[in-house]
Amino acid sequence: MRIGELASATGVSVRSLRYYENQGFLSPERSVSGQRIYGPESVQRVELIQRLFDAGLCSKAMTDILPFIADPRPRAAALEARLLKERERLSNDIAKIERSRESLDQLISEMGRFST
Amino acid sequence: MRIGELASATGVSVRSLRYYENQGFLSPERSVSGQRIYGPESVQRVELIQRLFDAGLCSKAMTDILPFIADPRPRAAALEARLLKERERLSNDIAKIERSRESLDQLISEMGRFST
DNA sequence: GTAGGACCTGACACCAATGTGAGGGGCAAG
DNA sequence: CTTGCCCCTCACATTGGTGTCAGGTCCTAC
Repeated sequence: MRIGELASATGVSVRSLRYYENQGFLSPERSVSGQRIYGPESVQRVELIQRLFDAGLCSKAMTDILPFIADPRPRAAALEARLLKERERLSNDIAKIERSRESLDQLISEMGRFST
Repeated sequence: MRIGELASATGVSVRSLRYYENQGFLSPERSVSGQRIYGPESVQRVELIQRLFDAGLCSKAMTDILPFIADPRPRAAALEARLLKERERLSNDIAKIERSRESLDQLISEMGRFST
């Protein structure tokens, strides 16, 4: 499978597939002329990558996490810990925006008293 | 008051004060030699700008909003509408991250079934 | 007048994933 | 062999507030 076919099979842009390779998430074979050749398992792989992006992980986090996935069981605890750390980051992000929203509510309630 | 003094009075960096001017949030006088000269009301002004940043507004939004603040009353309704729009944006941001967190929870609960 | 600190402008760095374009090679069907 | 589409690499743009240089100028105290 060449890159365009994988792109349409997964809905991910060709550009992004090349980026994933650059980040080390995919390692396709190359044809003699240098074209990327992907096996059928790459579809699942790309879908997993997409799920991780949807889950709010950045490339850097995925670099940590992807090697653990599909490894034998002993790593499961470390993997879960890493994912929980990401979960905590998301919760912190939410809390931060909630604080911003409270600040904004305060400003709205003060309206009419500005004089600067 | 020169820029360094305003910076220490407000806790905002000199770099940021110059940026605020560039964005049109502040319009200090200039001395003959070109140095920025701020009046004492600038302290309040900078504090308001900081409050808006804390409230999660971006410079672009503040460009819309600042001219209304300190204007006579008739604009109050438009100003409030604008701030409520920003509030909605924050709520949307929160919802988006919450969805990411749910995706992550789903992934965590699936752990052990990965094979790619 | 000189030292040293405060100030000036302009510009690059950061973070992250993706879009986009240039310039060129590969491949299959007619 | 040509046409046309797919692929290749390299590289710049995007977003935004701030940090941080570099290379100069200004101001104040001595």
